Amino acid sequence: MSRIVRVLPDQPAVDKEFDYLLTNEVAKASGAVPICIGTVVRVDLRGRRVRGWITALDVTPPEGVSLSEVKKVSGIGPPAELVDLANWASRQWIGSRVHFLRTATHSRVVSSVSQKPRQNSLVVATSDLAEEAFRRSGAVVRMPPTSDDFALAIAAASQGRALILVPTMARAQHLALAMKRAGVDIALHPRDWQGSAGGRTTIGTRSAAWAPINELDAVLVLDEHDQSYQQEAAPTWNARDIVLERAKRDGARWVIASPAPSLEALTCGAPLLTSDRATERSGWPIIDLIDLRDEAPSAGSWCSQHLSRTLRKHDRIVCVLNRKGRARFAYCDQCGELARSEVSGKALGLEGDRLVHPTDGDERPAVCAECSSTKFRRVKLGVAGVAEELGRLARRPVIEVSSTTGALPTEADLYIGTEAVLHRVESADAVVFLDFDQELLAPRYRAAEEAMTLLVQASRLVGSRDGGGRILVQTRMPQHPVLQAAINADPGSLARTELEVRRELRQPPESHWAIISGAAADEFIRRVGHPDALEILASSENRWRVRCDDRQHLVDHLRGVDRPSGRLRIEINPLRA
DNA sequence: CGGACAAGCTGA
DNA sequence: CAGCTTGTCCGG
Repeated sequence: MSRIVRVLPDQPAVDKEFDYLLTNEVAKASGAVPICIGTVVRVDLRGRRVRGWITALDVTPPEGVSLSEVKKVSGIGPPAELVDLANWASRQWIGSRVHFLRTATHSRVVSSVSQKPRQNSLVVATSDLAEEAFRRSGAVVRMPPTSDDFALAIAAASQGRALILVPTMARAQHLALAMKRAGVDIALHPRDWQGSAGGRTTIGTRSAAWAPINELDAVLVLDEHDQSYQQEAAPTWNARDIVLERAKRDGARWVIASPAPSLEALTCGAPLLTSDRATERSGWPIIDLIDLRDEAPSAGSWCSQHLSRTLRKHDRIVCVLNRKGRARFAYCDQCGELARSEVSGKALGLEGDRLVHPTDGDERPAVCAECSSTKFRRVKLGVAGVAEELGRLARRPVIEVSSTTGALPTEADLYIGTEAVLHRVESADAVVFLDFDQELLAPRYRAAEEAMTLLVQASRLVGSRDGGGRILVQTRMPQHPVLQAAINADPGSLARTELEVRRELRQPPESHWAIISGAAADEFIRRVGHPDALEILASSENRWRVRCDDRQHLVDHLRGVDRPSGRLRIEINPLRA
């Protein structure tokens, strides 16, 4: 006796199901692996042996096709519920189901799952806010940056089968350890995929939104504002949206927590819970705004008086400047002439006493072509240039930190880097943003939220105001809502003004965007036509923006369009657009 | 994706 | 018109 199963091959470009014959022999040879929806198999597809997932059992194949046999039952795959969730996600983000099923499948073959849900022996240490949050069916919780997430995690675990998301693997490991010590049986995703399948409380990052847990009781997303929850490349799915859908389907309680919840979270319809003003305020550090417009220009455009004093006063200081390398432009200090190559006419940068082009190899001594002066100024400094001058001013060594820098020297205490430095250094007496306007004015619709995120990260390095935590922000726009919200420890005020702006400019989440790009984009847009509710804007060569106030309408319409051949990328509400 | 097959191009 | 390239189609 054999059965006919429907299989989705693991080929994103195919994204189509085919029927195969599953013989008794092959099914038996799988051992403990049950034949069910989600089971991983190997099949032949046009002469190639590929992996695939069973998506339906005992189907009636279309007339006139000769079935090939399933060649092997490889292992346990995502539960049927997640196969269905992958269908949902592929509609929501117009992506292939394969993409989501890959995320929902363990990287190694899984041949058995032990179903022994161990009893949690909780050492209950939970706060009022955490308990209150999980009394609701769903809630957004705003807690200041230096507050502890542990109580929330414990509250989630005490609901039963819980799924807890954090932005980074390091935090997942840290939280898992703490919870194990408190007596909670934890599965760290994806390493302990089987543990999740066995019903343990699961902690992981974005991909853990697809952890194989059936019948969830609780979902918790920590630091929901973090951008790492959203996939950058298409399909631009967001782990928050995936787990909220899971909670809805399973009837689980859910909590989204963050010091500065995203506008998406704040507008999802759930109640917002916050601590009282005094408590929230005490969980933020002191933030000093330094108005660069008040500084004498001769003092050097990037270093304020206040900063010079800080460099002397504090021990451990982290400086953030979001520009890499050295600035490319230099101008004559005497006559203001821009340094340019005599050969190509391109702008040259200043490297010591020579003017060089970063890539052409063009180089000459730093002598002005107009007035023969040898004194040049950089137009804007990058990390490398500032590090040099910072060291001179502070009279101590400066460590340049990037995401690729190896182990940090422990004896040093003055760091500079792009925002990556905030991830690499664990604590500091002060964090200095040398040019915060760069963040505030970044040409991205989420620039304000992202700037707020940097202040949250910095707050964690320096600690609360009671402990003397301090952040210095050099800016020319101290009235900016981000900075006002931060100094008042009131992220809600930023959310209100931001939401107004998004509504005005019809940006997400008030309206919804699909960015269509790739060689086939023009043809795709031609096929979209001119439906009423969709607004179509050409953005650049082979790049279009389709806008609609109703997200479901947008994705449903675009999914109905016959996809032309050729490269095509569809991004729904991407982070940068 | 990647093989199959068809339609187009080139050179003797 | 063989031999090759380029493009489109489709998989059970």
